[in-house]
Amino acid sequence: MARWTPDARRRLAETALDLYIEQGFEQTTVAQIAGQAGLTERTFYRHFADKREVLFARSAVLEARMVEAVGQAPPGRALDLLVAGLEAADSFNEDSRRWSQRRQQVISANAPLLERELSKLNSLRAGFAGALVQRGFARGAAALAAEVGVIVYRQAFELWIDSPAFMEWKAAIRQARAELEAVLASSAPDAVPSAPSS
Amino acid sequence: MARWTPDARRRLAETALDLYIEQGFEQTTVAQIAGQAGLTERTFYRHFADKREVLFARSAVLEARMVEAVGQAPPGRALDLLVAGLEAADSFNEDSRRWSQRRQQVISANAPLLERELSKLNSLRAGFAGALVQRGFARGAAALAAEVGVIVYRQAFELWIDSPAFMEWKAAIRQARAELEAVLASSAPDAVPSAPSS
Amino acid sequence: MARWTPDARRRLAETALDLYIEQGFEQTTVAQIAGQAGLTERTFYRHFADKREVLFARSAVLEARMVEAVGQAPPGRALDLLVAGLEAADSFNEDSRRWSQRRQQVISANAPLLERELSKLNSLRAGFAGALVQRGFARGAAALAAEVGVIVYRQAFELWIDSPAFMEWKAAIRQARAELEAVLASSAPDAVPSAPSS
Amino acid sequence: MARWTPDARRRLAETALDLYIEQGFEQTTVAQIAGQAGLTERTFYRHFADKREVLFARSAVLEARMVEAVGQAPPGRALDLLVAGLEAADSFNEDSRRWSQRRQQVISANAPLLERELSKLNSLRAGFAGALVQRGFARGAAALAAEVGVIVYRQAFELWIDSPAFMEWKAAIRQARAELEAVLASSAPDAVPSAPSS
DNA sequence: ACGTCCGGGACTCCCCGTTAGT
DNA sequence: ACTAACGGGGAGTCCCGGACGT
Repeated sequence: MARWTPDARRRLAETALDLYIEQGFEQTTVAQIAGQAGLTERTFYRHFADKREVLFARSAVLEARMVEAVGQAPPGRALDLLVAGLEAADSFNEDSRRWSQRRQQVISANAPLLERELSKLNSLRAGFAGALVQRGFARGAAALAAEVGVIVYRQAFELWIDSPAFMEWKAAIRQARAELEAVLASSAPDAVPSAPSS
Repeated sequence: MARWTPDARRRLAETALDLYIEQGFEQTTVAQIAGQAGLTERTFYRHFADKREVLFARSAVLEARMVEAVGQAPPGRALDLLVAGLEAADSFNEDSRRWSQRRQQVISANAPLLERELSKLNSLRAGFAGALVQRGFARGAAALAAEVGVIVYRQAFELWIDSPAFMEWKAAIRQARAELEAVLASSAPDAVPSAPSS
Repeated sequence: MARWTPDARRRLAETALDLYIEQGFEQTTVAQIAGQAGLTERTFYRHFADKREVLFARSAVLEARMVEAVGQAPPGRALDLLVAGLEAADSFNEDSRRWSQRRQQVISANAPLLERELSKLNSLRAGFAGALVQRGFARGAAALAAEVGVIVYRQAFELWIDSPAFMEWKAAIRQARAELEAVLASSAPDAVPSAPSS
Repeated sequence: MARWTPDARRRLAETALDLYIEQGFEQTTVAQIAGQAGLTERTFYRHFADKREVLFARSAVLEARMVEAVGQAPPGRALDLLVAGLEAADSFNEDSRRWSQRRQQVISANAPLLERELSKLNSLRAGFAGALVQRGFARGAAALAAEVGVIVYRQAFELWIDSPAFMEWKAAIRQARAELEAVLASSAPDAVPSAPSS
């Protein structure tokens, strides 16, 4: 028999998300999270670097996996390698989708969390760029492609989360890429762009 | 005669930057900054929302100006409007360039400051997208164009800061845009992309 | 033409009460109150000593009036003088009743406000005691009678606030006094006091 | 061997009282108290909720003990139960008496501390009332008796503190009760109450 | 009577260190 | 390896008041 239930980490993450949704991120104290999870504040910080990271620890794992996959993708154009990388993030089932929805809801509503999310995406971007350079692409082209890759990721994730029925992760990526290319192709505005409607 | 020298705000910003460079961002306390500027901690927070914002307050003004300029640019393609907006940020002289260099040096070295910078760029992106929608562009196209516009801004700023001789802001924008288009045109990797080295 | 609308004080008090009810006393900042009243934080403090006092300034006036009335009441027993004093507080109409109800609701829900209310009642008690001493009562008897007088006041106020239909202030006092005397008369417990029902 | 001397709490309380007496309550900062006790401000707030509570933490313990004792007193009239409760507060020796004297001296001289004391007495009153209801008394009678019980407590405490020689706590209670009953019996004023001397 | 600028302290919270126990 | 208990130090928000100008 264990003295402590061993999934302290998971309990903390779930309690945190619950509380962030219930009463807002800023109004929730670490002491509250820990208390409600039956742990001590100090323990929270042993598992998570800070109050925000509790919502992002999962994504750090995903990022590593994606960057790794870019390095091992079959040869092709930069964006093809990146898409291969994005597909490697497919650990998504219906449960994780629900969790992601709730998580996204909280993040969107709180500036400090948004900052952290942008930071994570930036880290992903840097990872992609580095991987492409490893694969022989010029630094400049790699950087740009990485930017595009992240945009595809963001768009795919949004599609996957918002779609009414459950969606395959690969399908989401395909659709995101298609949308992006469509927009890039048509550079002309839809409407007459001269009249600013105040 | 005033009781206080009136440029408390500027003094705080300069002192902060000095200290951040001298001893690092995290090692510098707000009390130190205020003390060295001849003010109190309380006053620092009256001028800046937090310890990071002291480096970004200027950019909030720039952002507003750029977004405004996009709204009033002559008709054209989305990217043309955005470039017109970017050009409106031209309050750059040699002094502000030196300040920006030192500022960028500090930001690059500190995760919390990087986060804040990304957040500001994201805000600029949102502002651009909104302005384009006002000008009659479809939401999706506007969003994408805004992403591109921010990339141009970032690249132009980097060029402007790093160029050995002083560079006109408009020239920096032109060059950034040209580089971006060049990369977008050539989607093929420079080198043989098949051999993952390492 | 006046430069400022002259009822700043009233506006502050009403805005404060509104906000205290809407979002809680502690969550309301003085800056908010002042801003919403179209004034400055500094101005708030020119009218009210602190954030709590805005709910109690009225009662200070009442207290003075009641103590004064005790000093000028016709001869009689201590409690008779006090009741005469209490009756002098009759500036109560239906409007002030509604205000009092809302006010009481906020006070009951916030420890710092409860403290202030107790303090005000204590001040009334001291005032009563002093007035009775002036009228020739021994210090000990005066102190005790003052305690009783305050209890009657509290009870009468509660009756007046809670009664479904509007109630005359004097009637509330009469009833409060009657209730108190009834309880004082029957010193025996209603039920068998030996069985602690856990 | 411990890293810290373990009685941080006591040291803080004593230092605080010393400083409050020496230089006044308002003039004393928490930083001072902590510093003089060899601790930091942060630690002060770990032990005491606020700057006032450092003088009242002891009484919270007493209150709990007294209320508890009322619940377990032998059957009798309401006031008898309460007196049994009051007697349970007897942890009083000459040392604690001196401490109480100094403490009372500070409290009496400072409005914020007086407020807090009234609040504590009010809490005791509520506790007594609740305990009496548990014991089978009607709510109204219980509330009134509780008021009387608190008056006895206050009076007893005053006697105990002010008496030139050390006094048994139980004796103080007896005397307080006797005084109160004497006053209640004689409702007539000592002197001719008709002449208001202004 | 009000606005503006600023000082200073109370208080909460984040995040991190150490020690001892299990 | 994980926990609890105690403490440090800084960020940040708010209350309140002082000085000066209109």
